[in-house]
Amino acid sequence: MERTKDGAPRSTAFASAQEVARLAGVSRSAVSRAFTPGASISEDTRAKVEAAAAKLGYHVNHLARGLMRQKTGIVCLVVADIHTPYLSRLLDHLSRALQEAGNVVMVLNAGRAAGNVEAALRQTLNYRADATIVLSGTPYRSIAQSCLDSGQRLVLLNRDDHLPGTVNLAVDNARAARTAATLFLRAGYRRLALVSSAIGTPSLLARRRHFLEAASENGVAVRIWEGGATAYDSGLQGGTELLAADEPPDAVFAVTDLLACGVLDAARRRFGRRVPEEIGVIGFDDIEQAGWASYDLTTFAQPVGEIADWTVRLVAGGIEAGMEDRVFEAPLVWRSSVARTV
Amino acid sequence: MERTKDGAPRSTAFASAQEVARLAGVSRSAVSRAFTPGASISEDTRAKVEAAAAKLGYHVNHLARGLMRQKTGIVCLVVADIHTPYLSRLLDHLSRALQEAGNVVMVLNAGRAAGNVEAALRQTLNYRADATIVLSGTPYRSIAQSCLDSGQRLVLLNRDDHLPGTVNLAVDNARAARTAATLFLRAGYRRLALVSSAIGTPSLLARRRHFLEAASENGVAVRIWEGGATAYDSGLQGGTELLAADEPPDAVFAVTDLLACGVLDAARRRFGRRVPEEIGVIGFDDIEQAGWASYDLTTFAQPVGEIADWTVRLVAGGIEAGMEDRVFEAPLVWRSSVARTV
DNA sequence: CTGAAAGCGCTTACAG
DNA sequence: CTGAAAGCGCTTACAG
Repeated sequence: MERTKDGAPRSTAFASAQEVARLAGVSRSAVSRAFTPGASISEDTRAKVEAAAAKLGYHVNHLARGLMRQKTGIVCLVVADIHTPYLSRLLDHLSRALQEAGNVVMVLNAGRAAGNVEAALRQTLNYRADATIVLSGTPYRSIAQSCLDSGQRLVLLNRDDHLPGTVNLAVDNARAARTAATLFLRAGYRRLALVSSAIGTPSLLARRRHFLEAASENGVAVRIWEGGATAYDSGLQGGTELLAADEPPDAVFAVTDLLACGVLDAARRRFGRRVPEEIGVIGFDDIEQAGWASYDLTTFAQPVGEIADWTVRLVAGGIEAGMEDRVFEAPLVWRSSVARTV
Repeated sequence: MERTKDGAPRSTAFASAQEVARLAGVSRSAVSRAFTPGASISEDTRAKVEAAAAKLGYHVNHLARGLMRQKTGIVCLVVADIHTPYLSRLLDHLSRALQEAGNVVMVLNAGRAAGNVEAALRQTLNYRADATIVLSGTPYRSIAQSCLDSGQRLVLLNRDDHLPGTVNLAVDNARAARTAATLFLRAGYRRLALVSSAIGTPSLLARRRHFLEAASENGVAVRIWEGGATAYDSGLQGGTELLAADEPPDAVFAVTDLLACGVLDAARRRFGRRVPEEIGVIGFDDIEQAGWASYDLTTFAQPVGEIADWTVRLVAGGIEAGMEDRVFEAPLVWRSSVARTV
């Protein structure tokens, strides 16, 4: 920070409100008002301020503004596995919606390590975020509690521990999983299987549980394969092992589209199974690849648009205002990986 | 902001350095020093401060800190199409690397509209970001110039206008495109085609130009299909139209993996072509799907890890310090969509 | 509508 | 090593 000999303002690249005021021939307060929607200021002085600001290339310093106002405008998104189709799409919608509502989004990539979450939490606090949204499925109890303690607004996506003061947004996993089972049974499949990862995310667990329940209610047993990450490779391996077994399944519900694509490739490419005639597959998420010709997977769509819109409303309106937890429908997307009911 | 009747400090959820100082029995300055690496402070007072801070749940306010220091710690990532496999992976690496280096990342989703870029620019300036990194391929001249004018550090990814004061990071598109042509020719393919989108990104244009040049140097003409977004659907359509034509190609270089997957599906599913015997396909990016069994696409890998590491170095070290533009190799990833040279 | 003034929460020379 | 003081760039009652 350099300073001229005579004590004149240092030569930053940024103009300050002070300088704008000087040039416009108004007070420092007037400049503030010109950039505060709804502030009482005459058209005349506003025009003068705007002219001076434009000339000087002035940009309100939101750091300083955040110091005085209630809001910093910052919303933190805590997320792992950003590169995943579902999460990156959600991130896309969320960040766009949040921006349109006048917020700025800070992404805290929590990775997989537990320690990173603590770091993310600290940043959230250090930058005085107005709200933080946890997208990941792993239960970040510590981060949740600390944010609440600091009076931050907290939205939890796809989690099942309902911390008081928190808003929980989820998808109707139960309904979808039951639908999957019903679809298989109605179409005549009988040797059901479920493929999941070793990751015990609340969503994944819910899908698993309800699929099993629905099958059991119909007197049908379900083979279960679980392992690895929630990724294509796991699905490929799971599908392969399932089909190599003695009584291979003729229908598998993969708890995620990524897994489903792997299962599909195992079935078709490694075992030459015809889909959906010899084996039916259903996934979850409706990622882009589910619609690709090589897969054409029947699945359930994540309502990312609705989730994003609702989140924005929560962040803007506050959770006290009668807002509550919400469960979104995940509509079935019919494609060709399951035989249709006759 | 509420204030008690007697003028005592307002009841925020956050403790201030002032309060920590009081509880620890030291000066306000001492608290600052305790949280400034390298500051001169005795072990004794540091311990006292830390104890008090822990008791009060104190977190340094980085907004206020940013006001005084040179750095805010904020790095902006301007990006469109976050949901895309390549970009989301780059975002993942970049955000993780930046965080590990002590920065916090602000994502500015620029979408496709031109106006959004202006908004992103303004945010970058409003929050006094230390640096901004432009990931998108669309030429955001305006944003680039304004950031430079405000003394911000600017890193441009995959662009070709070398604004002074800016660092440009790119991938060796020329080499890759030439390699693609060579691979096809050596393997005996003769009716070459190129599939690209209607988006005139510098990278895409470079790949196109050099592929055409290399083919032409070998006396081979190239059919060109261009249209739509840089996405699977365009590849599917392009592949379909190309193969429906009078003299269908027997080898196509798709300027992107997403396009290549579409081409592959058109060839195999719609025309029953055997890959690589009847048609060879090469893509670019090495997105995850390129490795899936249904595609098994030969392609060029984006060095996302290297790009991320280098970007961090630029942001940390400053660009004056002998840092310069850099072109990364995109190594060939051999898979089965092209016949191997005999 | 407008300006002077206090204050947000921090850092950093400046003198001990 | 340590404290008092000035200052970062803004906003917001408070009086006109």
